[in-house]
Amino acid sequence: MTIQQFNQSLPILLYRTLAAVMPRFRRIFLEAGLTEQQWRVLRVLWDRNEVVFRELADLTLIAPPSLVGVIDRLETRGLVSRRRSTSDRRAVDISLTAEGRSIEKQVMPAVASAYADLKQSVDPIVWQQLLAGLEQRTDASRPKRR
Amino acid sequence: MTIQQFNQSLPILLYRTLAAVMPRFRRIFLEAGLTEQQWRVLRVLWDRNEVVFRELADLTLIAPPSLVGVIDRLETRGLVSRRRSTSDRRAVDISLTAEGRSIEKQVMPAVASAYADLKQSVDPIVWQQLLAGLEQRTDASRPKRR
DNA sequence: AAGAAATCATTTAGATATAAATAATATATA
DNA sequence: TATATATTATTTATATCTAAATGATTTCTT
Repeated sequence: MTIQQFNQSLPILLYRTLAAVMPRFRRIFLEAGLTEQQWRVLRVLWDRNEVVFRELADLTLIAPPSLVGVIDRLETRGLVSRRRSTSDRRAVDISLTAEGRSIEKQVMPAVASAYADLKQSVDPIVWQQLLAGLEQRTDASRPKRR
Repeated sequence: MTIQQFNQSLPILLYRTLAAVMPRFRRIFLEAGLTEQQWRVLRVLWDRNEVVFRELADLTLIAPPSLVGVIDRLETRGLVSRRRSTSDRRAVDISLTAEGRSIEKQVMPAVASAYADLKQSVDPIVWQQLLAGLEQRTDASRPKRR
């Protein structure tokens, strides 16, 4: 195996693509005082309003130990709130506060615009193949949850 | 924008693919007492033997501030060594020690086998399109270095 | 129903990521 | 040549990641 093969391995290509794509988004988040992970959490809550901790971890792809801290900081800033689930006393419901909701308008336009630019910079056919390939790859080997 | 769109956005798909693919590799690294980043550094050095710090950061996709720590730990374990460059006294050459080289035989077979399995689990055409799409995406928006 | 096994959020410990700054050195410019 | 600018590795501060463990609950088994 040579360096070329290493550079063209799937993991390295994935990391490289993220490194090429994410900085622009992170700058937008930063201007809103958000981290990338905080944004992912809010992004889900803007659509769902209230989500169980465990599901939030799955949807945001943030592992539970990390998500604890992310939620801590969002809660401290008054953007989300925790509440023990009534049906399952182990579970914790995470919900959006009014202030948390208000941020959407301040961030989403810039993010949507950046995403449109990104999409436009790639040949539509390649884009479709890329997304489809990633989805298939994901479905094939994602660890199932019981 | 709905949750579906979020789940099908390029960044989320990239993260999800990594989350699906990497755990198996990390288990292999862990058994060899290596982290993923330490492996990436060694992976490059096995092929190059000696690399300037800056280039190592580029090749491994590890940002300099993180790479400092990664090298620190590899150096402490006697797997690599630092040396000030003679031509540019700001630069630092990183090179492999005999012990660092000896690890290759203990790790590469398992990694190669895992990678072969991964490749085999995907339709070859999709695989090719995926890699090609990622490469194009990468080249298009990677920040250039002077 | 009682005990075993699983799940949930959390904590811990260590390593890494990100953004910003620094000192030392090198290069470019006037 | 003196000065401004750029680059290099590093440090700092804060946030996150990974792996392993925990106590509290719930579910499964018998």
